[in-house]
Amino acid sequence: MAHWLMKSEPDAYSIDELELDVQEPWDGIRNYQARNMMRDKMKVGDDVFFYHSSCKVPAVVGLAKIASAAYPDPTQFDPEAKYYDPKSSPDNPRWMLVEVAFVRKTKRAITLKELKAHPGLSDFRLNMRGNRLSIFPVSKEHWDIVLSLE
DNA sequence: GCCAACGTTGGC
DNA sequence: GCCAACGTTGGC
Repeated sequence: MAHWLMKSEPDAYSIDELELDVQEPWDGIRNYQARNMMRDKMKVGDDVFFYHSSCKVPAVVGLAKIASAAYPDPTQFDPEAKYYDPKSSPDNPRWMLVEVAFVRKTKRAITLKELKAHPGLSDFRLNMRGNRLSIFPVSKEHWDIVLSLE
């Protein structure tokens, strides 16, 4: 069972919205590395940290699970959609998504500041310079450390 | 709002 | 295939 971190801007989609929706297609990913991980590596039942990015207090705010295999992101075919990709077509889709299910909120927000301060997380991807990938794997070791801060 | 990091695009 | 220009991400 693998572990992941998925970023979302809370203004766009927050952990509270996922709690209400229960399960949601993670659409709008337009990065090949992130797509490949969703398509090739993610399995139903994998654990996910839900992370709020580009906001006042960047932090891990909840837990989720991968709830579907990867399938084509329908927003790429919709000319009205923000994530429309005219170079993609249904017979040859370029972008994939997985569905994500709410598990629980963390007891409190585990802030980026705290994560950066933890000696055991010096090589945690979130703490690395120029980390822009919105989805990445988390080792079991890092997973447990982050949760221990809860 | 600034800026560093990094991905993508397109001309050559 | 190189690389400059440009766009986006995301912390601060």
